[in-house]
Amino acid sequence: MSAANQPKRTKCAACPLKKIAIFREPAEEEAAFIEKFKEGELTVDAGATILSEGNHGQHLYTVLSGWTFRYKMLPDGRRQILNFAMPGDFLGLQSSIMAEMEHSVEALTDTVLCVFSRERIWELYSNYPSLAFDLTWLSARNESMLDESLLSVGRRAAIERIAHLLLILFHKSRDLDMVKGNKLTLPLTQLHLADALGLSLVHTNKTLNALSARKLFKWRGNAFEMLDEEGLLEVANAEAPNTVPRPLI
Amino acid sequence: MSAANQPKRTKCAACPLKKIAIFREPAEEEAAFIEKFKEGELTVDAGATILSEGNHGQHLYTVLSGWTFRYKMLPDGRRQILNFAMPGDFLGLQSSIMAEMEHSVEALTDTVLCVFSRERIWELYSNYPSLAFDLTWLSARNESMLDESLLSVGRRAAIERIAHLLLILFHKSRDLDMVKGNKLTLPLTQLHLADALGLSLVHTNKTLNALSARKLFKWRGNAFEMLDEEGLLEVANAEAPNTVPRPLI
DNA sequence: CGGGATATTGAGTTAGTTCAACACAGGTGG
DNA sequence: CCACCTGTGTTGAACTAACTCAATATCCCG
Repeated sequence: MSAANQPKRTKCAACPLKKIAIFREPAEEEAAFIEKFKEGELTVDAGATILSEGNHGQHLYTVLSGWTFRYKMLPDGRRQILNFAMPGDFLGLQSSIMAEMEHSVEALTDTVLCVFSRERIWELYSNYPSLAFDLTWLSARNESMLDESLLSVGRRAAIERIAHLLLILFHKSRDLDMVKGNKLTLPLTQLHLADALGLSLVHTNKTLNALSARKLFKWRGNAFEMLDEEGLLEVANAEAPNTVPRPLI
Repeated sequence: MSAANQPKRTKCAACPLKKIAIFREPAEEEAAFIEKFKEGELTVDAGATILSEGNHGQHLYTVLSGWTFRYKMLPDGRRQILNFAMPGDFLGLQSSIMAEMEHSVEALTDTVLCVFSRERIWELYSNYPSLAFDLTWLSARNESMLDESLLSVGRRAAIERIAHLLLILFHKSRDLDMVKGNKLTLPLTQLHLADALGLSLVHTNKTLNALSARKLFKWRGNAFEMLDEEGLLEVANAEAPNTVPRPLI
């Protein structure tokens, strides 16, 4: 990791994530606790490893800005990306709650993380039940996203998987207010897509180009533009474009 | 669902799960709350649907005895089994915490569930932080199992996936004290395996037989016997049987 | 004994893989 | 400013793991 600990900067009261609709406004007392709970900020460069498998993480993180991803590897090097974490997502909850990390986390872009004290998590549970509830809620939501990925990787064809993942990333970005006029910065490589979807790089490339050819989106470098969200959704759900309602029996 | 609500039977103080090493003994006060929190028991027949996607579950369940599985389906009928839930596992936490269920749950065997009040979950968070913590812990543990499945389905070959899943089921059963002398009742069909692993039924059958032929386990009907746990682990991790350490460069 | 669910087997097909070039862009050092 | 290098994207060809289809066998239950 090429980054160093730095003095705390952003006051929680001025957290930029507050502006976003999907986050609830904490009560005053809660906010004060969060402020105390927060130990500082960590800035990491794109490509850096934030957490790694087997480590006993000493900290709990929250993404303040930037993109990261969680992944697991097999001994021979095959990699599976578990999900992409964006601002507001937790990292390392597992190592705080359980014994040790069972996956690694890497930064996709330069990223700023809020660092929280692992020991104090108990204090949170004892004194701030609403925050504790939020933690469980986040955890349940994560689970739900994993369910969705598992369905995709297990049962969707390559073209459906890609369409589906692009939609998820698009929606997530939109919720975070990162989409301007259907355009968005997607700091992913085709290899990342492939590893998230359980596909080979080559086939991901070909399938991606097949989708592009249908004018569902444009994606050059980091610049992604959604052209036909409806159409992409149809591909994701394997619906034929103009399906005649099938006979009832 | 072919079952009906029934008067509460098992006292939490006499919960059969207590005997098992992996469960912690709750404090007296906690136990009393759990007892109040529990609304009753629900008995369902094998094959019955316990929860279904889209429902606003009114309850939260815990498996007291029996096997169940969570799954999702695509519009055209493809099914992905997300995981198998066994005694001690929670069901429907998602619908209590979030708005509605995003997956379904079906009983694999006749199953007894403890039914908990969804409304009281807030009371739990407010007054029993240690129990709230346990809930988050369980949720994090689930997530970790899903990570593992995603890795398997996304990156392991069919034979590795099967070996890996059988090992997981074996270990989980052993932890629950359901294995006697390497033998265990596995109430699964090959179709369940296939749907859990993202494979076709036919290929699952062939691969399973290939594994059997290596004398790693015996599996006829519901009766599973582990013959060579080490060997199965090697297959799961794609290690060649007698690998010569590879040259350092 | 009959019927439904499950398991097995063979044969042909295909979606996705691997291998191997090659193209292109940005970034660095001389 | 050029030459080079590395990471990323693209393409074609050959291959194969896994799929589908279809038939048959086996088991269990009433």
